[in-house]
Amino acid sequence: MTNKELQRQRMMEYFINAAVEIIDNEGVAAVSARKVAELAGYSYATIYNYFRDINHLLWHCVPEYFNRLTSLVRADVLPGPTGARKLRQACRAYTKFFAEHPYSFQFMFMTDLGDAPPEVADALSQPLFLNSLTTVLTQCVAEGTIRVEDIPSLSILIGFTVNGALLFHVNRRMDTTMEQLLDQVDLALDSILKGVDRL
Amino acid sequence: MTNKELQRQRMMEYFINAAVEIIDNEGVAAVSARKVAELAGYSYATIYNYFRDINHLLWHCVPEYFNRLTSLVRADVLPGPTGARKLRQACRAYTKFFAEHPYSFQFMFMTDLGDAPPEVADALSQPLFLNSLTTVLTQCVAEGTIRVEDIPSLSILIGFTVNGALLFHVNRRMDTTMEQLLDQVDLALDSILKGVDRL
DNA sequence: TTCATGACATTAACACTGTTAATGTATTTG
DNA sequence: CAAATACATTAACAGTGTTAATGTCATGAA
Repeated sequence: MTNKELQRQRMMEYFINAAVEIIDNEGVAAVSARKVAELAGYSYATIYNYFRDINHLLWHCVPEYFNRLTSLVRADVLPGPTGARKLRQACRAYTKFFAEHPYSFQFMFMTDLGDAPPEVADALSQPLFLNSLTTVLTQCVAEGTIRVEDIPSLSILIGFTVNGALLFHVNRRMDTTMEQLLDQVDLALDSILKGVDRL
Repeated sequence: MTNKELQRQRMMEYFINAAVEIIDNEGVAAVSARKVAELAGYSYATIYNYFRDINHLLWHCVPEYFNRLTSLVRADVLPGPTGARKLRQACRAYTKFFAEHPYSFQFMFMTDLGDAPPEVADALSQPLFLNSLTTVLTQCVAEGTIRVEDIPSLSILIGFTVNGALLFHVNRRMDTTMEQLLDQVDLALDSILKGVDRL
């Protein structure tokens, strides 16, 4: 019955949206079955009719944050300048976004959610953090600022670097303001781009 | 009374060692006041005579892992080869260590422990992950493979990169075996060293 | 030496957590 | 209309961090 499926989908979304709201405002540590259920307007046990457990629900929240990320890059970066400047701006936008929304970073990358359930793993193209980067990098290739064969290693290197920086910043293992963080990412990007032909 | 202080120090270590044992074997998520206290041979409430809360106790576990790290680098890297090879080996050892002890990485870098209490923050020289790196990098300077003015940016870049890679690997946000992870770190290091004078 | 004060270990309790079993209530099917 | 199924809810269990109250012991002073 396709009607059943639609209703089921809707119910799941009520819980997912509630969980996302809590993650946004209080962080993933504040997500509890009771709180999610109350926000969604149902009893806590109802969640278990739609999700195996809380981690299963949380995994279903990931695509929402993934979508926010891609739309951010699309809006802020693609209409911007060209070449290395665009790459720098993309990294800056990415870094700034997560520095301003540490709960989002904490949830997406610092939370142990166990293995991804197949229906989520399928929806999320595997490398997860690389997609936005390769989008910008292929643009750079089209403009001749980098070579196409450098895309894989560059995207990995930049992805690791930016998210590594955010890890230490968000986690307060490094005592930096947001400005200092952005500067450090810029500096790291300088070192990286020095190795590529000519910026 | 210095005797009191000694006894107090000892009590704290009993709890710290118990917590470390749990972190090693089951991960930081499995640490609970009851379990720590039982392992230490005391009641759970006794912990609160020595630590503000569980995070306070956990912060006091960090130096132990920090020491393991420095002794690892000292043992594996310093007596090794020279120059860029040594740098590569240091990163490899660091990466391999955490890939083999994901609970340690999870605890040190992926766990939100709030702000560090002053007595721990003082003991841990600030940047935390940079120390081992700068040790190796200054050696590289002595051997003429890199310039001294490149140390700050290089150590930051390499630190971000390696820990970023580990973040995605440990967190299963990237589907890699340990060999693939080590290869990716090697690849990233290649790109980085391409930008520095001549390896 | 005796007594009182303090330090500190423990038990009991509170409000929370994830999860499951049992119960109740609709809605759909025969 | 009756039976069966789906599903939302309540109750309960074992666990959590944390605090207050209680008990116990050792150290100081008179």
